[in-house]
Amino acid sequence: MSAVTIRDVARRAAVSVASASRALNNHASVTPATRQRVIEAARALDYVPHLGARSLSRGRSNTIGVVLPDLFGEFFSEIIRGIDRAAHRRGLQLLLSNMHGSAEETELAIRAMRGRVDGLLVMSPQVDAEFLGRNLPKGLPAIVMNAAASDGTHPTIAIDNLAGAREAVAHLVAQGCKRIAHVTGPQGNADADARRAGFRAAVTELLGADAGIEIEGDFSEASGIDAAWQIISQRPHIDGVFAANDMMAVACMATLAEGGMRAPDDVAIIGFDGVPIAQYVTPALSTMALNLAELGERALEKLVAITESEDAAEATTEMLKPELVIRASSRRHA
Amino acid sequence: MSAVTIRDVARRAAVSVASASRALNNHASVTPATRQRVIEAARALDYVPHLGARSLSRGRSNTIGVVLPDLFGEFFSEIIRGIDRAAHRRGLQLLLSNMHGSAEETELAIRAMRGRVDGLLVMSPQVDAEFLGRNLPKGLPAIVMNAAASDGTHPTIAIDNLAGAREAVAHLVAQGCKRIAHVTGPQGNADADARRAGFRAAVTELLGADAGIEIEGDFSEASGIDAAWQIISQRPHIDGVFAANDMMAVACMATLAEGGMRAPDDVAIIGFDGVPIAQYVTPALSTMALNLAELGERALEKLVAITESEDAAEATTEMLKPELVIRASSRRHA
DNA sequence: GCGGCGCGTGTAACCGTTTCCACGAACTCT
DNA sequence: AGAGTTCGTGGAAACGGTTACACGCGCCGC
Repeated sequence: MSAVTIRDVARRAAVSVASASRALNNHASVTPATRQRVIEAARALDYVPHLGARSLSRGRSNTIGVVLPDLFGEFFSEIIRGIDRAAHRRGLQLLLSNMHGSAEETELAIRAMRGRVDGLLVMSPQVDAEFLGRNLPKGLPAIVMNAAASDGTHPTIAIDNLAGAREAVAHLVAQGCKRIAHVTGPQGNADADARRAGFRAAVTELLGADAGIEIEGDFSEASGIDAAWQIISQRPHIDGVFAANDMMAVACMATLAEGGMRAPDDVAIIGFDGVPIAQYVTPALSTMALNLAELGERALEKLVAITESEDAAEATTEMLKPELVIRASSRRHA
Repeated sequence: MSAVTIRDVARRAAVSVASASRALNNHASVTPATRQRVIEAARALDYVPHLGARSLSRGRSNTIGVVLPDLFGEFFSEIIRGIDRAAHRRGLQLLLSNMHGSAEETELAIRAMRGRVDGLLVMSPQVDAEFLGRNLPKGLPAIVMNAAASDGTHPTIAIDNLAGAREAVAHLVAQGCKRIAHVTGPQGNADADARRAGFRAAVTELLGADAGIEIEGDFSEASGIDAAWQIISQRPHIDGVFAANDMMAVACMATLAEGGMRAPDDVAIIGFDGVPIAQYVTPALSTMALNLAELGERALEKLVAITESEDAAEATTEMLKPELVIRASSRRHA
């Protein structure tokens, strides 16, 4: 067994546990000689401090909890990477939890964090902020990432889907598109809804309300294919497609080509998310790129900020703006 | 503030903390009446147990630590997903840590787990098992994933890179390739080295030693591009490429096409890893697919097994075999 | 030469749980 | 009816650290 405690170290160094603790944490006021003895004893016994005990007594764990809806694909790995980068910089550990879809699980996951973490990063496209307010152990600072809407009780950091969608449409219009289809994400998904709203607003403003049509999708490859066939059958012809994510855009573009509509000349196509694969399809896919690592990084920084200064806990909302990346799929030669 | 402890609950229910604890953990022998009172008190106060304290007292945290070399891309997100799936099934939490490359950091990461986790999953392509044996707090069960080699002190689960590489080469040869390039991973990385060794062995065996050339890469997109230009300039012409991972394969393939070498007719290409993006590039990329989620899942199961039965701690080695997935990039029409 | 101060150290309380053990009351069994 | 068992409960000791406080000591300044 392990079980070499600070008490063992203290005994071997012939000091009290208090002094041992002080020496190891290079606290003020321990004689160099004492410190030396303690450190040697610790090394000799191969002492590793028990961090659970430490955080109990210090009242702080140097760990932050991360609750994500799913752990699938690059979307989440990028976010985690960003969080980790910032956490590592500050010497924090990450306790990861996956609410497997259901709200019940989310509640469980959040409660399971109590007493293990100093703060929480929660991402919940399908759970509203009110729910969190009800379930967060009081006194646990939390940042809500990309929630449906802030209810003003928790700081939030989100993707500016609305602005992104508008920019995507504006780009298509600038390329000369007159009749634009939007392949939507699933209804009820916060990101999808915001992108749809942005699409509507931009089309109405730039081309007039009847220049845009919406085709229901659900972010999946399959729904991108379905959408393509619907687009092909539209009259008058569609000359621009804005898909709510890259996955659908890629599948849609491939299927449109099969049906004789080639990007970018017959139809200009743009996606959303900026997944790496977008640049390897032919033609390379234009997209509204999200810097998800940055999202994670900023979320963690914000969390640290509110844990450190009690006062700055107002529920501000920060927005991460997608960046327009123009590639071949929407670049008109004319 | 938070700070509603079990003591508060006990006071409100007019029982001792001992009884409160028993009631909440539905332990044996508490009167239904008492239990009821305690539970009501807990709900009224919105009590959430402090898991840090619990694990200190129970000597068990229901958490397992995961130490990974990097958190980049789908490779790791898949592993984490597998680990999470198994952990979730068993009601375990995940403490994630990233050794940012250096051995020093690895040591730190591992020590930082002491007293917070019941077991460790360590993946360390650049660190050998001996290192782990030295740094693991004693008594902490651990599984080594994909290490350079087992020193027999810790159970291991690894990818069968050697067999995978041989199969990839054999496939290229079967497609008629006579002169094959291997874009390698970084030297010193265990996976990369094993794949290189497999390449050499297979080429020598099937075509003769001088039919293969090696081009240094480092698993990155950029190095895939560099490799492509080198391949283009090779004389006699290369007609088969085995890249040590999919990322390089994809980038390499795209660049080769720019340089006039098209897959699969001019050059057959196969990657390694089986990342999802491989099937969406054009032409779709053949690959030696790894079921990384399964790797993670099995690693966790194995860890649980050894934590539960002290005796079964012999250092067995399990291998995960890559699966050949043939797609357009290496399928010769002839 | 004596009071006060600063410094290093030790004692003990504490963090929030769980759990061992003792204790009384209410049973059952002769 | 008295002795032996349950059975529910409470007190208190863990778990492994940190830290407030007290204490003894040598030093300084008057």
